[in-house]
Amino acid sequence: MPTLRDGAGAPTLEAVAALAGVSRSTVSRVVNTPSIVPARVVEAVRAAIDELGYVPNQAARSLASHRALTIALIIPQDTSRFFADPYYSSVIPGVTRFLSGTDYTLSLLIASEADAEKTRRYLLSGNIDGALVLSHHTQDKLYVEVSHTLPMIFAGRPTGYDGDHLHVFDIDNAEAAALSTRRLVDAGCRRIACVSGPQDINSGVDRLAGFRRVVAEAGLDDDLIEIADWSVEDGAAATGRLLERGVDFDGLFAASAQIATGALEALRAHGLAVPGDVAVTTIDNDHYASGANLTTVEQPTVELGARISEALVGLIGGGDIPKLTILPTHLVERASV
Amino acid sequence: MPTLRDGAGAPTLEAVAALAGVSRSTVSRVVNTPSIVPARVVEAVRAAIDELGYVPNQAARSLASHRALTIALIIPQDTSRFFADPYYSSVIPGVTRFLSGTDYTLSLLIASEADAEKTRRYLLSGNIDGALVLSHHTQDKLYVEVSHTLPMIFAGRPTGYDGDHLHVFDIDNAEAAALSTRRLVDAGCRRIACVSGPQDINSGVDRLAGFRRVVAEAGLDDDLIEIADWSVEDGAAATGRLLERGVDFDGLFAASAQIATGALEALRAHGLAVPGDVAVTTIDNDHYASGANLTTVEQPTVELGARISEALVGLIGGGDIPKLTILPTHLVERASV
DNA sequence: TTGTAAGCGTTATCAG
DNA sequence: CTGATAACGCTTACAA
Repeated sequence: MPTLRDGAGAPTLEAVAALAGVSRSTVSRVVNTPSIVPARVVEAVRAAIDELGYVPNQAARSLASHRALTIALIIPQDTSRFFADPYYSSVIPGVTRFLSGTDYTLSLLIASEADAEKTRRYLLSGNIDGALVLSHHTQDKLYVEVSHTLPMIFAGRPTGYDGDHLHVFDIDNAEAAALSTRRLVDAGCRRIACVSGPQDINSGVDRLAGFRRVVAEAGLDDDLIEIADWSVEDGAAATGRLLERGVDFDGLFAASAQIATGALEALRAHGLAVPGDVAVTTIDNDHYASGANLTTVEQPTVELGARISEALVGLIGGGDIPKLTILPTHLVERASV
Repeated sequence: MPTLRDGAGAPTLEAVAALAGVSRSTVSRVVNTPSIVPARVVEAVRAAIDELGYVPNQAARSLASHRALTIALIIPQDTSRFFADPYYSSVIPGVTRFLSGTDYTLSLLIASEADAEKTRRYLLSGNIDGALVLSHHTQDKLYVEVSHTLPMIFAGRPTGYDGDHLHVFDIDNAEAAALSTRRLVDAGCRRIACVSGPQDINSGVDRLAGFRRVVAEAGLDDDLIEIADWSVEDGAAATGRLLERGVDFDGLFAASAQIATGALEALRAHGLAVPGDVAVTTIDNDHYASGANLTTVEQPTVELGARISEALVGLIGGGDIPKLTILPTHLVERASV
């Protein structure tokens, strides 16, 4: 069942060669490495290409050259959440921005948790030259395994992985949390609570550790901790649990801006003023943070997208890429402290 | 410059054939149409496939079969906006959900406005079997042109296009606006203003027309109209201009939920209560609408994503797809009226 | 600098 | 039902 456009019979390299009066090899050279062909020939061939509207067949190219000129961005099953999350919707533009300056195309791979084998097959089908994995806990094992045979870059250290053969880009989550928490200590908070992220994912664990470290260093208690998934709703719920304990606290570190947004709702619903009664800091400088006017720690998401794609293209080209790259974060002052 | 995994030398169909003691043709049949091969043979071949970890090379397949098993979703240059917009982040999951039940893969094509030729080449490179175009005004001409040679489905009628050879899925924008506006009339509003969407895109034009029609039918004036792009910010600004005119109005139709959200801000900043002083209705049932508790018109975005991808796959398969499909909309009552 | 020819890994046609 | 064998459209040594 041929694709419709075959009806027209797309012009081939052969046709161009005939029209230009050269061999197919020459046309191929003009297309791929014009610099090694005399200018007049390049011109003639290009004229023929334009006249015929010739477009190289990518399948044939891949087959012959072993390069697909495509990289995959692996995204989790639950795409609705994925696209709505500011983190991803900020990393992806970074990726596409970098790629637009290259010959590479981005392919979105929806990883069906139900069918890991389908994902694996796609990754190894030669359809793509490499893959970008944005941290999400499911199936990380599969990717770690595939990374032995396919160039891959991980944004965020895969859950449960502590080897060193992977190429990982990440922020220092513990340090980001420390930065955020320290802001509360510096503001004079003496009783600091925390709504942490999930503990089955590295960023969640590390941020909590960073919080604990700073609180301990300041000689304060760290018993006011609740866990939430990263969402606004759960952030509000977790903060509600914190409030139910009946312990007064004057500072709150929320592990993400969405959690913080939920926390603000809960605090205010409880009649507490921010920052008057409770100072709040968090991590992520996205529209949640700016919308709620939160003092936060910014991670360079767009740059991350650009860096990981650049690294992947480098890796595919046989370049030497550091195993671990830590991107810088910095505090952004707003009005929640 | 070969892809790294070539080092390992991925197992080929040939290798499987040898191991299973059959010909390559038979292996191919087992992979593609197992039903026409005796069960015992299928088993033997599958065993060999598993043993070798064989994965068919997609480039070779495409080349021989003229099918890429990939469809493209064309998205505009400005990806940051794209991913943040609830419309797209809702349509895409619909697309991926449908595709996950098929053998097709989704490829995100970032259309660089700067280089339409690059886009065109990609579309015609044989890399993809068809394309989905989500309405956005730029470059629509290119797509209309390409649609002569490549199966394409348009979500939203392309700007400036009024022929009938395209396959278009859309809602009845005029009717949606009419529905929304009529709710205001029914609520007893006697002076209804409108913050319309851009007039260089069909949905913007049609929604404004729908508004005008209902207002006229009700015998009311339609002189209180301002134009905004679809954003919250511009919605607020346009509403500000409306207020500056000094004319009292008791109803406001905003052409999108984002515009409506901005309108609410402006109205409240002006000391007006919604719905007390001004009743507001809009279109889009996304998180803006629910967040601001807006009475609105819902369009089935997720279903749209599923329907257009289903249609495209059908079209690629030579199926007969209606030229125009209108999806239903309905009013969702909340507290802004 | 250019052309020849041998693949690249499948699918598809056609006998057997 | 199965197996040769010829494409598919391009890249790439290797020659010339």
